[in-house]
Amino acid sequence: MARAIQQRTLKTRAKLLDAAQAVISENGYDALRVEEVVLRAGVAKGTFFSHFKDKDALMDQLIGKEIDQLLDQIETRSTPETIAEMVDALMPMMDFMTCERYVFDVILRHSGAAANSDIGPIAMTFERHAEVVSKWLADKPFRTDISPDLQAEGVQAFEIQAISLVFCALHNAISPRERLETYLTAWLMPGR
Amino acid sequence: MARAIQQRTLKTRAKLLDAAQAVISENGYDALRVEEVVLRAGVAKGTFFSHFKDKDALMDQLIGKEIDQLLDQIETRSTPETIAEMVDALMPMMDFMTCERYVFDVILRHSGAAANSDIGPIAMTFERHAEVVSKWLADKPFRTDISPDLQAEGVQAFEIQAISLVFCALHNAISPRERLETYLTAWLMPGR
DNA sequence: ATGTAAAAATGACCGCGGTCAATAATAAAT
DNA sequence: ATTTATTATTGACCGCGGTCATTTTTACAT
Repeated sequence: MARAIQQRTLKTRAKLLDAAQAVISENGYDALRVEEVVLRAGVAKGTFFSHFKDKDALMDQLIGKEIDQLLDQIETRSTPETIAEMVDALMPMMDFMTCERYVFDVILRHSGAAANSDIGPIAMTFERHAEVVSKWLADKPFRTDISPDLQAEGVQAFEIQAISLVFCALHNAISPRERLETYLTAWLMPGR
Repeated sequence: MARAIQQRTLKTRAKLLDAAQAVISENGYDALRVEEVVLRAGVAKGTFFSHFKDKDALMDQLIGKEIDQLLDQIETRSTPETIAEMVDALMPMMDFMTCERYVFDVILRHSGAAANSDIGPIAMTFERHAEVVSKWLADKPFRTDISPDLQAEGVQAFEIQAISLVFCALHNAISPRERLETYLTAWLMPGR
C-alpha cells in the first residue's frame, strides 16, 4: 500500500511555490524561469520536475488559484439584473486574464482538461465560472428559448473573443468592457 | 538605396518551405524541428532565421496558406440558406483547425495581429473569414436586430468555442459539428 | 578585370525546459 | 540497532529554438 506523503515533500513544494510567487510578483509571469525558482527555493532543478509535470503545470496552479479567488469575489455579488451589471461582475477576471499575453495563452491552453482524470486548476475555474453564470441566468433570465447552460457557454465564448481582441492590433479601438457588453446584449437580449 | 532581392534568396526560401512541407506531410506539424528542415534544405541553421523571424512565423505561413485554400473552397459555394448549410460550409476549415492540438494553438496565437504593420497570414484569414460570413448574413439574413459584422464576430467566437471543446475531455461527448449548429442556431435564430 | 559595399549564408554558441541514472533520506520490518 | 524497501533529491546531460560575429557571395561602379 502507498505510504503517507512525507513532511519534507510538502515543505519543498511550498518552498517552490513561494519562490515562484516571489519571482512573479517581481517580474511577472512571462519572465519566470525554472532555474530562477529552484535557485531561490534552494533545491536542484530535477526536484522541480518531480513536483510539477512541467513549467506549464506550475503556471496552471498559480494562475488557477488567482482566478479562483476572483470567482470568490464574483460569487459574493447578488445576481446581476442587467447586462451592464453582469459585465461589471466579470471585469476583474477579464482584467487578470489580459494582464499579460503569456497569461492569456496559458489560460487558453488549460481551459479544457486534456484528460478526465486530471482536470487542472484552470479547467476547474472554467467549469465553476460556467456554473456561476448559468445560475445567474436561471435566476434572472434574459432569454428563455435556450437553456441557461447553453447561454453560459456562449457568455464564455464571448469573453474569450473580447479578450483575444485586446491583443489584436486591428481590433483594439474599443475597450474589452464595451465589447463584451455589446456581445452579451446581442446574445442574451436578442431583438431588444 | 535598397538593392533588388537576389535570386538566391528566393531559391533558399523555396528550399526551406519545401523541406518544411515535406516534414509536415510525413510527420505532422507538431513534429517539425527547425534542424530537420535546414538539414533537408541543405542550408545552415542561421539561414532559417534570416528568412523567418522564428519557427512560429514559418508555421504562420504554412497554416495560413492551408486555411486560405479552404476559404477559397468556401467562397465557391452559394450563400447558405440554413444554419445546417452554413455549418456544412465551415466544417472543412474546422476539421483542419482541429487536426492537431499544436495547430490549434498556433492558430489561436496568430489569430490577432500583434501589430498593424505586420498582419500575419493566419490573421489575414481571420479577417477574410469574417468578411465572407458577414456577406452571407447580409445576403440572406437570419436576424436583423444587429449588424452582419457583429453576427460574424459571434460566429467566429462560437467556432473557436466549438473547436476548443474538441480538445477538452469534459466536453467532447458531442461532435463539433453538432455543437456549432446548436450555437449558431441560438445565435443567429434566437427564439426559433 | 578589379575594387567595393551591401546582402546572404555560416556554424559555434547560448538559454532554458526537461530527463534520468545515481544518491540520499525516510519509514517500516526484523 | 540493523536491514530493507520506498520515496525524495541531485546535477550532469540532452534537445531544440534562437543569436551573432565572421565569412562568402552577389551586384554594381570604375
